[in-house]
Amino acid sequence: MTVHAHPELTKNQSLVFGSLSDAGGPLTAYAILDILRENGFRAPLQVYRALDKLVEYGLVHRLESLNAFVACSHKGCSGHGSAAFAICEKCGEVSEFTPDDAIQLLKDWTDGKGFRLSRTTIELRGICRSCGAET
Amino acid sequence: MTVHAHPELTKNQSLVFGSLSDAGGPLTAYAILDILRENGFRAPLQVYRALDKLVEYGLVHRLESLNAFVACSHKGCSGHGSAAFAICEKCGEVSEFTPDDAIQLLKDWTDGKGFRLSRTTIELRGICRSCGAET
DNA sequence: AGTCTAAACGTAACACTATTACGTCAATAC
DNA sequence: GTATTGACGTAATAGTGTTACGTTTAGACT
Repeated sequence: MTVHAHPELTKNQSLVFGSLSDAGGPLTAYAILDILRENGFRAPLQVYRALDKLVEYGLVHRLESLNAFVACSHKGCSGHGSAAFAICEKCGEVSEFTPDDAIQLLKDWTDGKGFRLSRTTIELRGICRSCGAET
Repeated sequence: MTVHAHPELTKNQSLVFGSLSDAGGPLTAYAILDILRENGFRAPLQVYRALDKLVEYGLVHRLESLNAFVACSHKGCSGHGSAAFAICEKCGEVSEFTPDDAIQLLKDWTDGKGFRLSRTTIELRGICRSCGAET
């Protein structure tokens, strides 16, 4: 498996991040656990602890509507605007993008309400181009 | 409990919708189940089936990031643009709003990708005005 | 009425997702 | 060298959601 080393990552964090990067798409915590059993993982908490840190570092995103996690699509990630996700309900493909303009409009609303925004979740469900093109 | 009758709702659906309306905020499916035990509810599926229909009717929204459900804030609901939610992480208050402009920008992106959008999830986490004002 | 069908319902068992609790280990700071 | 901190290992448990199977109810149609 590719290791995707990161200077600041511990061994477990690297393994979890590597499994997500290799998957090229979202995985549930338990799917990651199964993948990493051959690397000595035994319990969900090992995965969740690593995921907590990776999400904190911005290397991994959580997809709330799937209860799954995905590696950030920005190669040298670390520090960019909030992300949004288009999730194909047919093939499961997930496209990450960064709709700064839309997020600014949302922030305008929260500012007007005196709501201090800390995190945005934007997930779009639908059918991707290639699935929609099928007969 | 208020009954919030709705011509098209079955008894179970009315009970579930009533519990959510009375709560004035989000409830998990199991919280609803506990509330409705005194009305004869015995199993989670009774709640989930009713919720499925209520969400389909647009009377109830699912909050993905809370694994919870909330009654739509539009009194005579039924048929309006996609909703967004601002969730206070301190007091739990949820404000629903309808950011048509932001959603249009997201739709512009999906249209450009040939992604046929069917459902949007927008959930904003942060601290509401009254909680942020506290010492 | 009688019967057919579709939707909703009741119940039990199970599967999936996430956390709590408790103890250990290694690195660093004083 | 011991105190603190953060990561780790393991087990048990809590919380969320679904599958499977059978029954009931309400209309539609002879």
